[in-house]
Amino acid sequence: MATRIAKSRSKATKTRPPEESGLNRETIVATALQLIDLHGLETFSLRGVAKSLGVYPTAVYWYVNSKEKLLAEAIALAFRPEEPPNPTSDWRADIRKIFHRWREAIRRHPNIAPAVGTQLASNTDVQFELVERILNDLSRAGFEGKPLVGAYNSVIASLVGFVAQEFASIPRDDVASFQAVIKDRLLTVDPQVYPILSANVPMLANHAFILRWQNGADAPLDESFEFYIDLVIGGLTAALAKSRP
Amino acid sequence: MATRIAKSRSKATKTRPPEESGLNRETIVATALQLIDLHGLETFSLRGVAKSLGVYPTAVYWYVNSKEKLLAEAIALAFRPEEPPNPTSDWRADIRKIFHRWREAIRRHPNIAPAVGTQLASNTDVQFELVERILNDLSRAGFEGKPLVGAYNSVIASLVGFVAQEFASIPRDDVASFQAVIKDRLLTVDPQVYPILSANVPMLANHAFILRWQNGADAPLDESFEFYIDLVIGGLTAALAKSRP
DNA sequence: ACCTGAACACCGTTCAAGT
DNA sequence: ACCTGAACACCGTTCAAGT
Repeated sequence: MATRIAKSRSKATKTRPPEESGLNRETIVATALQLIDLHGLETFSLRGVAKSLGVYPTAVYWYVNSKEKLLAEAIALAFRPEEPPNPTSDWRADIRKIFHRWREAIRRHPNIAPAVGTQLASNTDVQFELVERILNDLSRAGFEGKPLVGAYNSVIASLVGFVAQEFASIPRDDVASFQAVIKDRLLTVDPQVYPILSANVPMLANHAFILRWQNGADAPLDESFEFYIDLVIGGLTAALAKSRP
Repeated sequence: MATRIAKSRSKATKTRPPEESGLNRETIVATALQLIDLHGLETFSLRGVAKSLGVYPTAVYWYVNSKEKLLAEAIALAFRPEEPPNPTSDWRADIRKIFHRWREAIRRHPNIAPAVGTQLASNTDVQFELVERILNDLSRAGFEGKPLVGAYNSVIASLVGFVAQEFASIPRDDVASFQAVIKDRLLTVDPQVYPILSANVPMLANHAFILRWQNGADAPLDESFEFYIDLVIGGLTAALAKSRP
């Protein structure tokens, strides 16, 4: 009975910082993101994270439920510093800024691109700030009701679509042969069968989707991205004109 | 010296059909796509393909270089039946049709969605037909030079972006808890902090990206997809007006 | 040419055990 | 509460060997 009191450690545990071992959720997620940045998504593993922290693989499981969840949190971390900009009086400029900031976030962690938007799991960790800002911009533009839903989904889809593809992962091992195949296909395009493509090969080669051998990390598509933002905003403007004539 | 002539088997091998064992590249790729359709990308494995064909894993390597390449070919196969439509007199209608056909192709194989566009490897197997058709539509619209590149990249990005997200994979194991988390977050949205989101929750819930708990296989975003196509075409029209005033 | 068979260096995850 | 440790059922890929 007397030993029981000794066992109690109510106040001592409360005040004691829980950082003794150095292992915690934040450092695990941060390490995960670092490893993805260094070696890519394909070789990313929970065991690798554990090894890099000098700990048993199973220790990680005390903090995170699964590899999938850990990846989702790493993605969320990559977007964390990217606070959505405050609304101004110009909804078009605000939308434009969201596109640029999004791209900059992925530019800093290009290897996560293939997982962004294609894993619903990461939705759980998305802050509602971005959602509210986009809805705010669109309702200031004049969207409400069902058109607001359509406009919102279009903006999110556009936001994710371009950049995810721009930074799509390149085949790791046989980079040279991959590049050779693409280049060769472009050089031997039959002008009879593909007249417009063949006439524009010099302009399109390595600067257009499907027709390039490097991704956005090595060959960014800056000009096309600007064209794309203009297109989205122009499309929203046209949709507005249609809904309120 | 005499045995050398006996070794020669020029004509015999030429006429003999190579289908004896039943194993070949096409059936391997077809099996891969079937397995992805059945069980998803996450559990897709080269060993699984071999097992399902009743053959050693290493036998597959005689026909295909790697798992990555096999996946790329399976994706290409999924789009094969989808011949791009012939150009009509209306470039807008033609672009619209390309969007619809693309979505139908993914609808038939929704599990490939996360890999489409995010793996440059699959570019190697893309037929140039689609590229030429889009370039054709856009130049008939009036695009040429750099704007043609911007318009082309915008169309490809838009094409892939929406549908890839619409059919993004849902967490397999804890579906129930995933849905519960999303629903709970939506129900407890603070109207002070997220006024527009909270006012539109009934309309957005499960019908908008980030705010849904099912993907396109269970909850298709048909209306938003139509809005999206209109937006892209409206944006292209606006870009045209700007480039030739 | 085409496949078997063994082997290597990994995985994610579960479960029991220590402290 | 937090981590070790062993174990299970897998992976992709290489390399040698059979026929």
